[in-house]
Amino acid sequence: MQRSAAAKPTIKEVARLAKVAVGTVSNVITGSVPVSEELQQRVSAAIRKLDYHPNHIARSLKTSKTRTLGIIVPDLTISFYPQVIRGAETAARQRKYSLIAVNSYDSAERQEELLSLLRSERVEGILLVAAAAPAQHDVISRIAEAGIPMVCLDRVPDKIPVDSVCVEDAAAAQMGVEHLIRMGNRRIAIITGPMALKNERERLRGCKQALRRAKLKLDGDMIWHGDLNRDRVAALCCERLRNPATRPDAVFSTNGPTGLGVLCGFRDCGLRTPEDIRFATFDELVVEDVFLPSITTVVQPAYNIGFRAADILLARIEKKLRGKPVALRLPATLKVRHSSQSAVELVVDNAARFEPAVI
Amino acid sequence: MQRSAAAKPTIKEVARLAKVAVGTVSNVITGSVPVSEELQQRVSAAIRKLDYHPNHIARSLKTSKTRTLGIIVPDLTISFYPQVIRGAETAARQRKYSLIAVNSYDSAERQEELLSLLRSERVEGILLVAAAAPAQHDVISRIAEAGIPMVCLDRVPDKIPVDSVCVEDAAAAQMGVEHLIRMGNRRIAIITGPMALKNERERLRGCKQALRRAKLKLDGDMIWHGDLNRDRVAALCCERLRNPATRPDAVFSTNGPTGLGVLCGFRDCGLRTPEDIRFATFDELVVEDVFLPSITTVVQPAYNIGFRAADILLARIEKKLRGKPVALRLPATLKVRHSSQSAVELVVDNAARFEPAVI
DNA sequence: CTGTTAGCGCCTTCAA
DNA sequence: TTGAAGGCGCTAACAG
Repeated sequence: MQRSAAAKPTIKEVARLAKVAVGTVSNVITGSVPVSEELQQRVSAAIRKLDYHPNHIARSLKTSKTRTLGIIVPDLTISFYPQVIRGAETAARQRKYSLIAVNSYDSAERQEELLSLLRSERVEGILLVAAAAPAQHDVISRIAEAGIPMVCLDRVPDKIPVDSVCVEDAAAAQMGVEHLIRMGNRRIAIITGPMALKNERERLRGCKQALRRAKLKLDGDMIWHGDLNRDRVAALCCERLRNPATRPDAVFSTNGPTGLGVLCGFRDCGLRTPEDIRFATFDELVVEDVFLPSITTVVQPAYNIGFRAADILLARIEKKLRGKPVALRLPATLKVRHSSQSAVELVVDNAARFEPAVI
Repeated sequence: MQRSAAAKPTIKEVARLAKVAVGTVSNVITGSVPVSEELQQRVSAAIRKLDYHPNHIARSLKTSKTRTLGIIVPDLTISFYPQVIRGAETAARQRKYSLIAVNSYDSAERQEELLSLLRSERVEGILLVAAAAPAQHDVISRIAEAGIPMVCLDRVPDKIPVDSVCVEDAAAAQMGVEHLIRMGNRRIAIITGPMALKNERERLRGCKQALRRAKLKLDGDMIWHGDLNRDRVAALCCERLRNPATRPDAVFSTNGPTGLGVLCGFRDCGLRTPEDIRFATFDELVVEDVFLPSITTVVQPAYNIGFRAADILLARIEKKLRGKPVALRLPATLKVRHSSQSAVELVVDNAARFEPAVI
């Protein structure tokens, strides 16, 4: 065991120990060329004895294949993304690819570095959740020009011909707002994330559609443009909610981080939901230090978004899919919980407190 | 632009375009050997024009350095781990290393595959959160024998001489239980995760210590051995909590996933916390479909665990740290919220509902 | 079926 | 300061 210590054994040493040629060892490992039972045994034994691990670096250099996919997400600590990654990883593993995940922290600069890194690592395809920052058209299209397959997910850039997978933003948001309307709310405020993101614009469109259909008037004062920062969103809400006379019946948030900010805002100005104000949001929330009644949410199929995106990417890589960009849109689900219900129900119905109806 | 399309440009093409030797291009890129201003310009221009990205594969093969670290965690969707990863990634980036993260899903088999994969990828060091499965001594010690630096975090294996970073398990758990005692609870049930994990055993030890100090009797019936599966834990709780005569005043859970199971258990048997039963848990929770009062938790310094672990790993890699394994233990923090308070306070004090005291 | 050999793209001597 | 050449470990093609 001592000899195998520091210096990693190479295929040559395995060959020497097994008393075969390096080619044979390679054949055993890759399985691409049949090898006699006898030699296979000898080779396997040598591999085990030396604790040999084939050098993927060298293999990749030779084959110019890395069997690796890259995924760039804004922030791993936003609970939506780990699920996406899990989906993508599963799809990749099924085809014996591995996945390397990195965070852009929504910085365009960092995103560019990461893209460059992934290209240097020679990943065979890239899954990208674009950073919420402007000016990425050329960065993205350069990837395509370099012949590296890419699929954009969740946040799909505008006007760039690229494969994409995301939720049906408009329909999902519409569903959320329609639910609030159905619960009897009339003055509904919409709070969005950065309008630079196309999906935020789509979601807002869906919200407006719901209001229009219900013949509620589209009051400009009831559309609040927030961002993804909890504290800023909380402050914004506080300010808008201060005056009881103009206060909305309900608030709908078009994404999770913003939604969390809204809840903080409610807390900060002493409003309870659903008693004082109803609430629903896009995305499940991670809540670690906010007191919460259960929150009605529009749930994205996060795992599937990741899985399907990786699936498309792999199909491109393996040339099983050719031609025009595909734009896959997956439906969302509405989980009705307490924040959107009337207060009376909540107080009376203790069972429902724990087992809210789900549509 | 067309020529740079499919086939990735190599250093040779850059050299040709810049009319210099390949060595010069390499010198410009690595910066290890000074190059005249004039040639630097020409080279940079060529790199930009060709959209050239140095091939890390080839570089690694040549230098036998990958500047890459690997981290194996049980499950990225457990909110504790993304924070750990973030910490580790930050430390790595500071030294210009990159980090590749993979999930073992607590399977010993998968963990072994991943370890093998990382070795094949020639990562220069490994951060390991050991899978909650037995028989890994040899797997782990083989890494050390191969001369690959490794740091175990969070779940530190028993009796293996390896660098490790985790929270002060016993002290942290003790703090949690002492808090419950201070809040006036006398019959306190402890529910643990798999006892195969050393940190679970340590936490249990801390809990017992707290009970002993308070001269509360250590009732075997009040120590429940659960696991990390929400449904099984919920079922276990339901069973133990059914009989009001033997029901504890409070429950302390030694980890997050188990804690979430306990909350489901409360829900399933119609118990409210803190009104009917007090509760506190190790770890912040991700709660997506459970109604929740805010939960008192023992918070681990997740980011720092990752950061410090990577720091130690890098020091080993760069030989700045030698000798015996270091065992770093970081203190936890107690976040007092509602689940551990008396019901009276909760109802009366509406402000505290939103801004609980924090010790 | 087995053994031999030529590079994959890059970095690092070393000589000029 | 610059250029030329060798080889990192592996696989794929080919010859035996």
